[in-house]
Amino acid sequence: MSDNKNQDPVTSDLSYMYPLASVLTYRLSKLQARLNAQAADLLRRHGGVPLAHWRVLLVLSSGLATTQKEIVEMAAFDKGQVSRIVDRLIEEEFLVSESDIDDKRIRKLKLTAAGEQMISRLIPLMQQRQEHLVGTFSEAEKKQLFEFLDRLDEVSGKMSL
Amino acid sequence: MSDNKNQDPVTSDLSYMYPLASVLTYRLSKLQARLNAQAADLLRRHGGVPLAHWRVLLVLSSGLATTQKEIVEMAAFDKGQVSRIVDRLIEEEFLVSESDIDDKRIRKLKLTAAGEQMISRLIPLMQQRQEHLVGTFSEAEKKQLFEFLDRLDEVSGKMSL
DNA sequence: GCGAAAAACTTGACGTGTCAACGAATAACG
DNA sequence: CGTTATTCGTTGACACGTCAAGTTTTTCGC
Repeated sequence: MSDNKNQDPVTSDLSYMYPLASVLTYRLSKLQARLNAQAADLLRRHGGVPLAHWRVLLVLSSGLATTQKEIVEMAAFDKGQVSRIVDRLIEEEFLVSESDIDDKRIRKLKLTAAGEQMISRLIPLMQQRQEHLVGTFSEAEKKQLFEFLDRLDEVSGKMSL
Repeated sequence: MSDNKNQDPVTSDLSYMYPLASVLTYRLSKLQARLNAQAADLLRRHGGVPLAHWRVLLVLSSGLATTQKEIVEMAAFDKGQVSRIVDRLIEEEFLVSESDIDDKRIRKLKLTAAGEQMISRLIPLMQQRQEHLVGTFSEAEKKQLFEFLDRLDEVSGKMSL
């Protein structure tokens, strides 16, 4: 079972029982963990908020969402998590909420000045980071990479074991 | 922050600066979440253990690790997490441990019959899953995909914002 | 040997993510 | 209307993941 040609140090160990493919999830896990750690670290070092909080703030700041439901839809976050994060952000005064006049279930969310300020301070850094990440990829490669991700998304959707 | 040329766009312009779906880290996050959910679901439905527990068992079953330290090295898991997971797996009698004779710090870990059985029952399923995942990728594409991941790994390593 | 450093593991604290049950308010419909 | 269904949000429970400080045991240097 261990007739494996392409040995790279990270994946070779498990791959004898895990044919190549399954190393994919392992690789993705690790990569993602690293990227998240980088982002979280960047945010922390620049006096920011935790990563998940940042993501919520970002969606709000884009103006594409003003309620929790919209955040959940835009970013595919969990509504429970969003609820708790919004609570925290309000405590920390990056956000204010007021209940909608027409629908008392809804919390209308708005960035405070502090919130806006933090966003506009950090956005350039995060963009730089993004650039740095995909900077080594040509346009064609980027396209291909995203196409791969799309395909994996799709396949992972319809799996019925 | 004070004098910016384009100062209001924070609320309106971001959607174009940050098309969420095209941000690589966002895509990876979502993909990874889906893949993990699939795997966890598969394990649960077939009477298995949680995903992280599975990964620990798998490394042990490969014979490439017999101690926590080795698990941590092999799979790049967190040692704290491994410690707790091993505790649970012992409680659930998938593992037994005995302290090393020469070094009392070390827990030598061994799969029980139940542990082995669960592994061998689930491995085929997990392999099927992996096959399904990369099934639509040609060899060349797989190679390319992994090369992309390598590059991202590397770039994410040396980011100094 | 003995004390300091390091190794193997433990534990606490926190953040992230998911799921399901629940409450309150609104919408739908007979 | 008033009952029922749906929607928005909250909460509890749990799994996952990371970091840092703490324990015990071994190893190293003198």
